[in-house]
Amino acid sequence: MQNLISNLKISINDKLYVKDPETTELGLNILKNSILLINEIGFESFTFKKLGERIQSNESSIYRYFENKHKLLIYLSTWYWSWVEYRMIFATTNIVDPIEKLEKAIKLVTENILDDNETPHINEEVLNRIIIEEFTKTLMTKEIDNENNEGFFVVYKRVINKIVDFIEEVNPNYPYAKSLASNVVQGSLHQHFLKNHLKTITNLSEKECATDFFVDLVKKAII
Amino acid sequence: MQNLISNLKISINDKLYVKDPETTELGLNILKNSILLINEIGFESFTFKKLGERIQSNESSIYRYFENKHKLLIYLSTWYWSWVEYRMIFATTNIVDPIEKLEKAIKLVTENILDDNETPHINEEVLNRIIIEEFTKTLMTKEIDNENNEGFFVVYKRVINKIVDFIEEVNPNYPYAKSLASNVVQGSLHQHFLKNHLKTITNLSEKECATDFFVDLVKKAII
DNA sequence: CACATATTGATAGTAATACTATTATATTTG
DNA sequence: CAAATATAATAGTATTACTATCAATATGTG
Repeated sequence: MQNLISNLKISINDKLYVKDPETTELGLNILKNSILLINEIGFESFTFKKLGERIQSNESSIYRYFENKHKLLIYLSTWYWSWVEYRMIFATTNIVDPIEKLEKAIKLVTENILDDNETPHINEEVLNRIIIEEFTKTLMTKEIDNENNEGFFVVYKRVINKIVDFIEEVNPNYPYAKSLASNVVQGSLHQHFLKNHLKTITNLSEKECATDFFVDLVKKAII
Repeated sequence: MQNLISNLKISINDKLYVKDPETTELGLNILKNSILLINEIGFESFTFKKLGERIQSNESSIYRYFENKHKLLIYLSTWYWSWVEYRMIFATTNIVDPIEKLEKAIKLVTENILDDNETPHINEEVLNRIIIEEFTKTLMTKEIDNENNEGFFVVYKRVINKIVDFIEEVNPNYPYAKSLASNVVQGSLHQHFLKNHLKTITNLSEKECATDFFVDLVKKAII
C-alpha cells in the first residue's frame, strides 16, 4: 500500500491552475506553505503577499501558478478529496461483504487524519484541518453553478457517489441514499468542527472521531 | 398564533450592533435591504457602500448601526434562529406525545420557509435563503472562539439543545443526541443548498424539503 | 559555447474594500 | 428657541487583489 500510494500522482482539473504547481520547486513550495499558512491564520486573512514573504518569493510569482486564492483553495480541496477517493477505492476493493465495505468507506471519511508522510509537500493532517474549517467556503459562493459546470467539484461528488453505491449494495430500496451519503461526508466535517469550537452541541470529545456516530446512524437508517 | 408572533420583539445580543437597528426607520431599512441585497449579490460582494446606495443613505450612516458586515450577518442569523426557536416553542408546548413533539421540531428546521408577513422589515423566505447559503460563514472564521465566548451563537445552540431535549424524551439512552440534533439542523441547511446547486448528491428535488429524510433518519436512529 | 527561452524576482501602479474622521445639515425635544 | 441628536456628505488611510513591466538568472538546444 505504501508503494502504491507514493507512486500515485494525483491529477487535478487544469482549469484550477495557471501553471501546474506539481511541476516545479516553487510550485510545490506554494502548495506546502499555503496549507500551513491557511491553517495558521485562516483563509480570510491569507493573502498571496503573505505567502510570498513566507516562502521568500514574490506575490507576482504566485499569481503565475494560481489566478487567486479561491482557486488555490479549490485546488487543495480537490487534492484532498482525490486522496480520500484513492484510499477509499484501495480500502474497499477486496471486501466482499457489502456492510463491511460500507463501514470501511464511512470510516475513511469520518476518522481523524494523520500525516501519511508519503507526499512531502502535503501534510494531510493539516490539510484535513483546513478542509474542516474552510471547505464549505469553496462551495458557498455566487460562482458555484459556473464552477460546478467547469467540473471543479467532480471529485468531491465522486467520493459521495461511491458511498451511495455502497449504500445501495446494502439496501437498494432505501430512498435517500444520496442525501444520506452527502450528509455523512459533510456532516462529519461539521461534527469535527463542532468538537473544536462549539463543544456543547456535539457528542464528540476532543480527540474522538465521528466514525461511531455515523456508522451507527447509517446502519440504523438502511438495515 | 398570528397575534402572538406579531407582538414578538426578538431581542438580540447587544454586542452585535453599535446602535439597535430596530429603533429607527433607517435601522429597519438597513435590516430589510441588507437581506435583499445579500440574497441578490452574495455576502462576499455585499458592501455597506452598495447597501447605502440602495437605500439612498450613506455608508457612514450604516457604520453607526453595525461595526462591519460580519456582525450584521451574525445579527441576521441570530434573528433567524430566534424566530425558529419561538416557532418551535409555540408549536410544541401543547404536544404530549414525545415522538410527535420531536417530529414537529424536526419539521420546523427542515421545511421550506415562506414569508410570514408578520414582520414587515424581515422577509423570512429570503432570510432563510441567506441562512442556507451564508450561515456557515458566520461560524467558520478565526474569531469563532472569541465570538462564541461573547455569546454570539447562544440562540443557535439553544435551538439545537431544544431538539436534544426532545430526542432524550423519546430515548434517554441514545448516546449521540447532541450530534444527531446538530446534524439535523446543519445538515438540513446543507441538503437545501445541494438541491439548489449540486443536485446529483441529494435526493431532494427542486421544491422538496428535507423533512421526510430527516424524520425517517432520526426515528430509525433513536427508536 | 552562444543564443533563445523560460522562470522568477522586484517594482510600480490601479481599483476596490473596509474602514475612520470631520464637518455640515436636518430633526427632535426640553 | 437652544441644545442635543441623527443623518448626510466628503475626504482620507491602509490593505487587498490584482496587472504590467522589466531585470536577473537559469536552462536547454543547435
